[in-house]
Amino acid sequence: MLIGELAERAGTSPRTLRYYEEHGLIRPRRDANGYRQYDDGELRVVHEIRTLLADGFGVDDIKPFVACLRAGNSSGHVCPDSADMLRRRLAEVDGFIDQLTAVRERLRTQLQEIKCQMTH
Amino acid sequence: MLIGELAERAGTSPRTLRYYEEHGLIRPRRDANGYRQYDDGELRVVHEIRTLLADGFGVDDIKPFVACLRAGNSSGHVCPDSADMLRRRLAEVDGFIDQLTAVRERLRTQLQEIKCQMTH
DNA sequence: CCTTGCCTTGACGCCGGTGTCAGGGCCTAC
DNA sequence: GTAGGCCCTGACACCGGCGTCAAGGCAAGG
Repeated sequence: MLIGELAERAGTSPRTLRYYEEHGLIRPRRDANGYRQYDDGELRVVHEIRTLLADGFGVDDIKPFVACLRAGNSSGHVCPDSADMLRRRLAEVDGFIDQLTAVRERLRTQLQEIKCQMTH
Repeated sequence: MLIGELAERAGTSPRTLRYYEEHGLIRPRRDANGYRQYDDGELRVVHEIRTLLADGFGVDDIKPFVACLRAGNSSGHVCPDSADMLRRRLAEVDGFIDQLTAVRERLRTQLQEIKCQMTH
């Protein structure tokens, strides 16, 4: 499978797949003409990568998950390294939610103040 | 008051104040030698700007608040334009919280799956 | 006069995942 | 032969609130 086909099947672009490769997440073989050649299993890997990115991980955080998948595990998050990353990211997300919640409270308070001023 | 003094009193840097000016949020007078000259009221304005930035507004969203303050209002968010911005940002923040909450649920679920696998 | 310390403008760097353009090769169909 | 569609590498653009460096002016004190 060439890069264009994998990109389309994964719902992304060749540029993106080359970027993942550049960061050590994929290692396709090369045809005699230099074209990247992917086998079907890589589709699964790309999906895993995209899911993790959507969950806010950085490309460099994702390596353990890919390694875990390649090691033959049914999912990429069952290995210790992956679990560590999951816990770290969970803590980070909790922090962000707390911050945003505080912001939300401030905004609601300010809007409430406006309403009060209008009635007086 | 020169830029260095205002910066220190506001807990920020001259570079930052010049950046705000560049985006139309502050308009200091100029001394004969070209130095920016601020009067005491600007400290209040800068504090307002920094609070709004901390709440996630962009510099270009902040103009209405500053205009509202300069118009003589006791706070920058009582004017209609400011209130609109507050409502927009509140909706945006709600959206972000929803997204992050969804991410958190996925992470927790995955961590839970790992625990289950370990006991079996 | 010279140093020190403030001020001035202008411009590049950061971060990260991707779009996009440039310049060029391979392969197939006509 | 040539047109079109895929592939290659390399590199700049984006966004946004600054940090930071460069190169230079002004003022005051020794």
